[in-house]
Amino acid sequence: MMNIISHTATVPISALFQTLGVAPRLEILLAIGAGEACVCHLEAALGYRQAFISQHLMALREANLLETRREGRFVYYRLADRRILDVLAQAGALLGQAVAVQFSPVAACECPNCATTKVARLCPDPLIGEQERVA
Amino acid sequence: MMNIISHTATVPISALFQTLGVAPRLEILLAIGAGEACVCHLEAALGYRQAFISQHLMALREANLLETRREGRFVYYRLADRRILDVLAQAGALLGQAVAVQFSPVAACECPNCATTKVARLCPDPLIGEQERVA
DNA sequence: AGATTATATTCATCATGATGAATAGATTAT
DNA sequence: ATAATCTATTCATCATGATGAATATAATCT
Repeated sequence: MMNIISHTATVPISALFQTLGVAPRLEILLAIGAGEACVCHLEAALGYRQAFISQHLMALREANLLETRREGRFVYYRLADRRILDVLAQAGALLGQAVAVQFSPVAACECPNCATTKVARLCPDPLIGEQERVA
Repeated sequence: MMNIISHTATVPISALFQTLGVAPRLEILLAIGAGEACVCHLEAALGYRQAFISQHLMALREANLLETRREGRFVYYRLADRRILDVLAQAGALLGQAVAVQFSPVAACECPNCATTKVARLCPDPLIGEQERVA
């Protein structure tokens, strides 16, 4: 008997969830947010090793969640589809947990993206005003 | 430096995704949908072994996604929060995949829930008209 | 009480995948 | 060309958890 809730229909969705089932990957997605981030930026912002970040970026890319753009030595990652943020927000809401999405320049990162916006660091708490979105 | 995107904030969300990263569990959640289902129903509807179903039900329960109600020999499972269906729907939408939620009586299931609605089986394809929700 | 049915749990196995370490590749600067 | 920097990949290890098999518990029925 055929069922609309087929196994094959749920497999790709479960695969997506499986990819999202690793905390550092969520941190990466949220750190990228609506913007763009290079590996070195994520490294500085999240405090993980370079290879560690790269490995998870690869996993997210293979899940078609990220796209890349190379600019010189830097590789910039951005969300392939921002609706992934809605998925995260909804999951967070279910747990009564707000999910903050943001891109914030990091002092330790020397990439052009951070360099141009680095003035913001002069503020006492630069993160406060920059929160783009809470769901 | 403190970051709004903290590791501890993403851990519970990733744990939720990890729980959802198994296809049969999604099948179970969708089979329950807005209704209620006993193990024997899921067994018949999805075609898995009893212990298999039970094990995944336990995982979903430990993730606080399901609640139970006992009625005689039968234990009925229902969603603890229907917003989980929105999470599934959004994930499905991201993949261009419609997610159908439904509870349909199954001939092979003798539980009261199925017995009372079993008349519907007389239709050539009882599943068609019963699709409750597509997102 | 014993039998039957529905569900839960335990245990062992096995595959998967996350992580760390080391290294390779790619690009720019000197 | 060499060095320096940024990123990717490979390899080995290890822990986790999904599954199957078997059994235990719970409730009802005769």
